[in-house]
Amino acid sequence: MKKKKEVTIYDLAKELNYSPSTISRALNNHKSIGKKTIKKVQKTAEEFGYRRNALAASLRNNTSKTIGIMISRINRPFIASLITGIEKAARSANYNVIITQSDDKYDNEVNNAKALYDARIGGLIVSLGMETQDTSHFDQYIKQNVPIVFVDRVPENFNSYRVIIDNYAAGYRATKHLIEQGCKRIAHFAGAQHVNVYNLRKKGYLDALKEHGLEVDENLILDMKILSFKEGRKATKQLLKLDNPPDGIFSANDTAAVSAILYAKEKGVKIPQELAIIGFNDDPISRIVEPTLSTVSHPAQKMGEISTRRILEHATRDLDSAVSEITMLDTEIIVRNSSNRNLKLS
Amino acid sequence: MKKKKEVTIYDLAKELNYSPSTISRALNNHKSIGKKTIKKVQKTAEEFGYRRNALAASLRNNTSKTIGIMISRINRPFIASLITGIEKAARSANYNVIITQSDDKYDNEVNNAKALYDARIGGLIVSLGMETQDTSHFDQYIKQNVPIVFVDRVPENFNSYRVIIDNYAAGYRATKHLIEQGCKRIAHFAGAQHVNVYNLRKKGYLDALKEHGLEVDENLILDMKILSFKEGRKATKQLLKLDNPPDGIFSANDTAAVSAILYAKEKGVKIPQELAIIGFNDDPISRIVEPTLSTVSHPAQKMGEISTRRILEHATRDLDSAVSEITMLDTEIIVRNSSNRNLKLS
DNA sequence: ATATTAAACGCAATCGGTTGTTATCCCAAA
DNA sequence: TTTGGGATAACAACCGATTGCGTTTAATAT
Repeated sequence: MKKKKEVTIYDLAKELNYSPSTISRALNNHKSIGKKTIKKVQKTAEEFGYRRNALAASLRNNTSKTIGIMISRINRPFIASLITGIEKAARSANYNVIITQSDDKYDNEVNNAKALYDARIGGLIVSLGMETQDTSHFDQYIKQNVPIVFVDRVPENFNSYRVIIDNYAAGYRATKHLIEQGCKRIAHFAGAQHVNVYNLRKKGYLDALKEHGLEVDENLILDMKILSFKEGRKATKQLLKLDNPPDGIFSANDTAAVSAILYAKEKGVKIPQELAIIGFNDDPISRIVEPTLSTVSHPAQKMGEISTRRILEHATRDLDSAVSEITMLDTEIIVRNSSNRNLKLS
Repeated sequence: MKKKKEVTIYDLAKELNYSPSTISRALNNHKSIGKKTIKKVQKTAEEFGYRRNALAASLRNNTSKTIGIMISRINRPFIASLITGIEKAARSANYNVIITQSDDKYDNEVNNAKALYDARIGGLIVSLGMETQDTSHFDQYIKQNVPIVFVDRVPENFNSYRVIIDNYAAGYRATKHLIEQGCKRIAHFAGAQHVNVYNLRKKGYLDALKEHGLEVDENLILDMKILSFKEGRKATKQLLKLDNPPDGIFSANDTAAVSAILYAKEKGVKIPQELAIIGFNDDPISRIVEPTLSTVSHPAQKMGEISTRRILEHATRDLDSAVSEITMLDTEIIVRNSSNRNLKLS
């Protein structure tokens, strides 16, 4: 149970006959330290295998080189990519990353916000949970000037950084794509409408219909609380039972879109000839389901990188966290077999 | 840029006319502090909104209530569940979790081990990357008595906690299941053989064949470095080209199994009648592919919980980290359509 | 009433960097 | 020769909780 002691700046100070403060500044390339001194100190530090004790620094500065992440669930392809992007950018700046999951429960989100705050994180990246309407649990961060970046699912009325995709345009273009394939009655699997991303996708869908002279049929618009496999099946069933069923579906996520494909196939509906389908997210499954699913792809990893960059910048620039800056990224329509009616059958 | 000061034990001490040490002990329910004092202190702490500064405590103790996780990639269903299990157990014990990904690169793994060590994590949970053969980057943890739990992909010769599944039995039973379905020539998609889980699954496969009097044909055993979609296709192609193709495949993961299903279907091979397939992991995709994929399910989340528990226990028991304790969990064969020849066709 | 002892709490050092302020030294300008 | 100033580096306080050891008080034993 003996612990080998770590090398500290005091050890280096003794070795080199400098004071600890000089060592500290030298290691941080402080301008008030001579060039040769800096070189000498850093060389010795290397030789001694010195490792900066981040805890001590964090305690003193009351902030740490750690980025907190709050997401609903880790096991979604989009989130996984997002995290990968964050992690890469963070690690290359010598930041750590703490991930918390809310499981889309508001209470968990509040608790996680507290826990991360207590960990003195240097910045927070958040994709809101489904239940979240009130965002006051983030107020303390603003007070302490800890930067917050909201990603994807962002709040309406909170002053902070935002990194989002153009959901309206994506919804519009996805719908337009179906129209171009000849669809006349296009259904929409809409997510919870208080969540901005779903709300905007629906708006894009509606405007695309209108601008192309297609009737908006409320029976074809299904507001679903959860865009799950189960709900997707239910919704598809409901649609196919209509006297006048749709000939296209734009689903606000891939999971529900896939369930639509599977259910329609079970019922002998030809895809895409009788029913063209497009999803959202470009989950891996969209390449595996048959027919392969057309979809809209997020630049998820890039969003993670950008979010991290915002936080790092904030730290350097010494800004006030009241800044509000929106970064909007483009999406891409990926046409696969589930919506491509011009395809030669193989 | 003004920062509101946090309440510290010094504030409480002043308020209650106690010394900081008494406050500290009272908050930690130390036995040498009077009952009423403890109550009084904790009540005031509550009122004042006191929040323990974990950094200060960590600095003093040279260890933090943080669990480090090292995995290859977050975007795998098994890993995601594992993490969820870890996170839940950790959070309920007031621990934080730091996740690092190696992307199956050895160098990344070494760096992550260093970074987590610098963060003074209180325990480490590791699922080894594919490349990892040498494990000396974990030695420093042992020296400092920081508990390490290896999960799933564990090293052979490293003294520590292990939480694993019975890969041998799983491989045996999966193969036996195919035999029971009438398969005579069963192929195996084997993963990299220096990784224990793949090695054991293969052993189980081999023994099942032998014990049921089936010939082992080396042409049917494909050692694949990566059990990816692409490699799976390639392997299936190779198998179907044989003069004497297999009538069953046991794949060491679901990804490759799914690719086999898709490729075989393309080639008009009837599943499961002409080719029965079983995978490994029970990834969500196994329910979606058609026919649905039989597979072996891990208790992933439970493994995460148990791993965390090992670390927490270690902290309480004040054990030496030289302890080696193996927890082996059972798996479950899940029979779906890809291998069920007794199924009535719908 | 005195000695013994356990319970309850305080003192002060400690963990390892960071930083405002002060001190020293050297060189150039007056 | 003296003074001003820039360049370097040292001093010491500080971040907030923890803990070994010592002291006080009160209760129990003799």
